[in-house]
Amino acid sequence: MTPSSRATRQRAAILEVLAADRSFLSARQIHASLERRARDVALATVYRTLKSLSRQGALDTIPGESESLYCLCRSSEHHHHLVCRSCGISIELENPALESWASRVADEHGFEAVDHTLELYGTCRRCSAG
Amino acid sequence: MTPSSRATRQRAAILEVLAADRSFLSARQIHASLERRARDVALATVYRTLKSLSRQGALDTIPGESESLYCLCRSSEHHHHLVCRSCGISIELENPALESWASRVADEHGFEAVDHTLELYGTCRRCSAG
DNA sequence: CTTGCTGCAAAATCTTTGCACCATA
DNA sequence: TATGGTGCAAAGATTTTGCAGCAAG
Repeated sequence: MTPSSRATRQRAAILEVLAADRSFLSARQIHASLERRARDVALATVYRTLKSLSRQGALDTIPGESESLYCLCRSSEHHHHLVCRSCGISIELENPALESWASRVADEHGFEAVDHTLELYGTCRRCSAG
Repeated sequence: MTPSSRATRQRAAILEVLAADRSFLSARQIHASLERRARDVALATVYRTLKSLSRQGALDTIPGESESLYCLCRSSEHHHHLVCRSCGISIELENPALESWASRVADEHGFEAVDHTLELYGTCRRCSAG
């Protein structure tokens, strides 16, 4: 079963990694980071915990090249990201104009229960330099 | 190797399906549609051809629940979609204000080579009704 | 003819799951 | 102590690839 709330060593370790490096990371990257910190957590547990945290709205998920990427966001409000393709670092963005545009367009076309995804992908200053 | 341009029966059949049903479809759905039309095309060929068409900019790709979804777009210009979660039908959208916002935000944060993804997902009138 | 595409089956990912055991509350 | 989480290994699902044969230019 997918974890839901219990405070375990594994969940704490995963949140520790996500909090330390507020970037979009894959399950494998998180798992590797846990190993480096000498935190033994099975990959399956990483997946289960990420799914649980994601369902609780505690973290944001975006699709990467092939894997999904997860990031612990500062804001719990609806927002978007400017993500570095190279290191995964992310900057949280808001765009109220987009929100109203989206609902207007949805209405115009008779769509219901519309939400949206918006992410910007590029290369951050640090990665451009190095 | 991934196909690039040669005019084969298989490529024509895949484009036929995509042109007939301008929705976001998965590789499996396309493969199933080909079977219904009595067009024998291997699933691997569907994948190879979709990848090739996608690279040529001939079709748009978005990530679905687990599979990727492909749609033959009318417009070859940069645009976004309002997609029905249920049937995959898509409406092409433009939003110039978003484009300028995106490049301004990218500049502000020193990001380079920034592009973006924006899709709206909801339920179309027809699917809401039935 | 030559090169590239296709089919098939096997492999490679990424992610999920069954089950026995362990840890939290 | 009861419930829920974890680890492990196996299964699933999607996508890719090697290779021999076929077809398009």
